[in-house]
Amino acid sequence: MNTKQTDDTTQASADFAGVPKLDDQICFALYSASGLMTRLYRPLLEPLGLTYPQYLAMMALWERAPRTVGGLGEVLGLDSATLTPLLKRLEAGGFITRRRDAADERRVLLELTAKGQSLRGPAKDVAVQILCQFPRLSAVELDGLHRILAKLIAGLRETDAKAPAAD
Amino acid sequence: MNTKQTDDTTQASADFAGVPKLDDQICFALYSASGLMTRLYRPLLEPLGLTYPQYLAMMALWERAPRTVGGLGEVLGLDSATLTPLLKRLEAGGFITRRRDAADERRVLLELTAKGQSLRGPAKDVAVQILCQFPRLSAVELDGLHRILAKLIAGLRETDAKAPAAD
DNA sequence: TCCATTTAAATCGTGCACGATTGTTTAGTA
DNA sequence: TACTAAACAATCGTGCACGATTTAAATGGA
Repeated sequence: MNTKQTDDTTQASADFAGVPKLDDQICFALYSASGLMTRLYRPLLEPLGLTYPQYLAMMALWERAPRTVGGLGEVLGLDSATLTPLLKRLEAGGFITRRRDAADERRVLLELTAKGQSLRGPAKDVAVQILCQFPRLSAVELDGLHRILAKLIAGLRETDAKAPAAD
Repeated sequence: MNTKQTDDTTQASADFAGVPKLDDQICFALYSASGLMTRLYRPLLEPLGLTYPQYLAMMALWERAPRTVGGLGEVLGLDSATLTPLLKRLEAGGFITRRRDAADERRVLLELTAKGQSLRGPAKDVAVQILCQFPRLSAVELDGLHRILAKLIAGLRETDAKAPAAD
């Protein structure tokens, strides 16, 4: 309760009052960067008929198929409540098929259609376009960013896995 | 069509075929990290009656008020279509007030209520809690992450500003 | 064999995000 | 002054995200 003994006398930086804002900045930076990235992809993915999350799902399937809804969710960090409607839209768009696994009727198997397969090429071009439009960060910076993000995500996943299943 | 002259000889890593996936990984990493951060905040913000985007809006108002909807949107990188309903919820929750600017009836001024002000303390504790649960990244890594993200965001904002207003 | 438990996906309700449009108000200009 | 253009917020429709719940199938004992 007495965590705020930095009673407003912290006028050192003039615009934040004793609050450890640095971490918030990082969280907000992640939030902002994520949103801006999605915005960067939007116009490139629109001609393909995909949103960014749909593009992620397709990438996962291009890497490996068939997959179950749960398996895909684990890779993307999303649950069935998010994925089921998204996958139905991909199915409606003719990119994938969804069918119950005969061996285990609880599972739903996701498969690429020919149309879904054919999007691999254009998707490569999208990646190239993104690279072109990418802000001028050096290879070292990009690498460092990627490395630290991986570490951060690993840590966050760990924390996340502990919280829900308290018991 | 012939943009893929990296003709599949990239079997170095065995599981990606000529696609420049590195950048995608970074985009996906940003997407994942952002989502995981939000999840980390959720249980801490819930007792306060705030979501993470609402918390961001409140932070902006704690730093400076009154603000217009547009002004807040510029800071957060969101438009009125997102903010208006969010702000109405904050108003319904008794955290802020919204009123037309008498000097310019187009603007809507956002002000903190006493209740909104009183949340500053608990919000500090949230920031502390986040820091505690934060994955074990060294201060150097956190700093590097923050610095590169800032650079990335600046670049993305620049690109973003150019795209919509073509012509 | 039967039944409780677990697992998998779907569903529901709420909230965020954004492109496009609409309705006002203000500013600019002939 | 009148009339167009710009600025600002709100609204609408679509899609993502998630907690909580529901339904159905598989599993593991007693």
